[in-house]
Amino acid sequence: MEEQSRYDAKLTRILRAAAAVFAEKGYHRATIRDISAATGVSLSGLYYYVRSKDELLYLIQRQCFETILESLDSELCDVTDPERRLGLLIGNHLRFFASNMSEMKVLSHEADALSGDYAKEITDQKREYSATVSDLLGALAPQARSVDLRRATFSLFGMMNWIYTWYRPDRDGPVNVLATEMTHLFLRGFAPGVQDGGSRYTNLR
Amino acid sequence: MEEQSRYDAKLTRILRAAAAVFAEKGYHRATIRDISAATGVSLSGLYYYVRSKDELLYLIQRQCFETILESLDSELCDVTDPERRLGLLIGNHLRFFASNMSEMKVLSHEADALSGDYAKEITDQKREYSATVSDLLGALAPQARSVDLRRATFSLFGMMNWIYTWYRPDRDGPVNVLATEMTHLFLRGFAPGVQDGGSRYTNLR
DNA sequence: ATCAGGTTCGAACGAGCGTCCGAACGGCAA
DNA sequence: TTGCCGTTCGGACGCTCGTTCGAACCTGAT
Repeated sequence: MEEQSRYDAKLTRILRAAAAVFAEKGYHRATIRDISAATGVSLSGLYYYVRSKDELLYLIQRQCFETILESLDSELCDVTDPERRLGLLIGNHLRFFASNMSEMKVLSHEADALSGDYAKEITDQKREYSATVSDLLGALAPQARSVDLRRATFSLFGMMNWIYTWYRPDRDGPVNVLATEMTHLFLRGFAPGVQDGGSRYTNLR
Repeated sequence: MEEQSRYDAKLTRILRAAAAVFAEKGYHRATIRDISAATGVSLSGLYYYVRSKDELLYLIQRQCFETILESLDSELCDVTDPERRLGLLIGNHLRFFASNMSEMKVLSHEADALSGDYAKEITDQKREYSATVSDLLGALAPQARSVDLRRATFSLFGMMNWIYTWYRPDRDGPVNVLATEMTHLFLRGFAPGVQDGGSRYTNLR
């Protein structure tokens, strides 16, 4: 069990509410007063938990990345087949995205909002994640040049991250279906006539 | 030839500089004073050409959409094969994107920044563009359900629009190569072992 | 030279922002 | 009860923002 002090619990609550506010209004248009209203904590009371508005954004993005990378490791560690690994990665990314829409929208959309040491740290995590995907695609296509891998890697990230602009589970179907379809799209293409003769990958954990 | 008055020319110049500023700092963090500095026009002088900061963003996005939709029509009008049509659409989108990075980054990234009538008009153009893509994919896969088409449509937009976060021609190759690779990725998938037996589509105009 | 009208600008206004400070609160050990 | 310390908050400060206003400028026609 995670032991969490009263302090940690309230900080977590603040971060969640702040993510929702940032997601709705955008980081720069959102105000500390908005977050104060959303949490019920007074304006100056927030500064007991957080040094600045920047740190608030940093903590949201940091925890987001930590969780998703940790979850990814635990999914991939005992799978070797490259297609299965890609399927699991896409599933992991999209499931986490859909379960934490606000946080992931903030992570995707406010990437440039941070600066200084905060930005450096988040950028490093992003580079690590990108390298993981690139390596995975490299295992899938050993003859591909690195520039091809780069283009494919970010095409995949584009497909996945863009969902914050359009995806709503009630209208667009459950996440696992989305993950399956996106994996199929990325691996086999938008091939309508071709029925799948048994897929070698799964997005489910 | 386009006849352009002194007034129109200066407005165009302002819009271009404003797009660059918005692209670099983000709409809400950018200030009218930044745009004043970038154009050399005084702070209050800008208001002779533009009613408000909102209108500035609106004019940038509007002209962007108009150009891209007009250019698309002229490319697709005499082509019927669905795969060729998709190739041309992707090529048109990416070429325009790369040639007008600032404007297209603003269009992609600041979609929620507008409100009221401005937002409504831009949203309508966006819906029209999405419907075009969705119809095109429907022609490519007549048996697909509308929810599948929607997922595929926005997956494609995600791939294309995300490039503002990573693509640089000097490092990642010319746009036409990017367009070819993305079209192939979308239609056939990341199929490394399979050599292409003569593609039926082209991204070139 | 004079005038009119399109264009430009310096200076200011009111509002809203992130942040800080000092006092007050509350529960627990002595 | 007293005193301490982690926690909370009202109120304010200094700054920057978008926008406005009236005067000055420039140019071409009379």
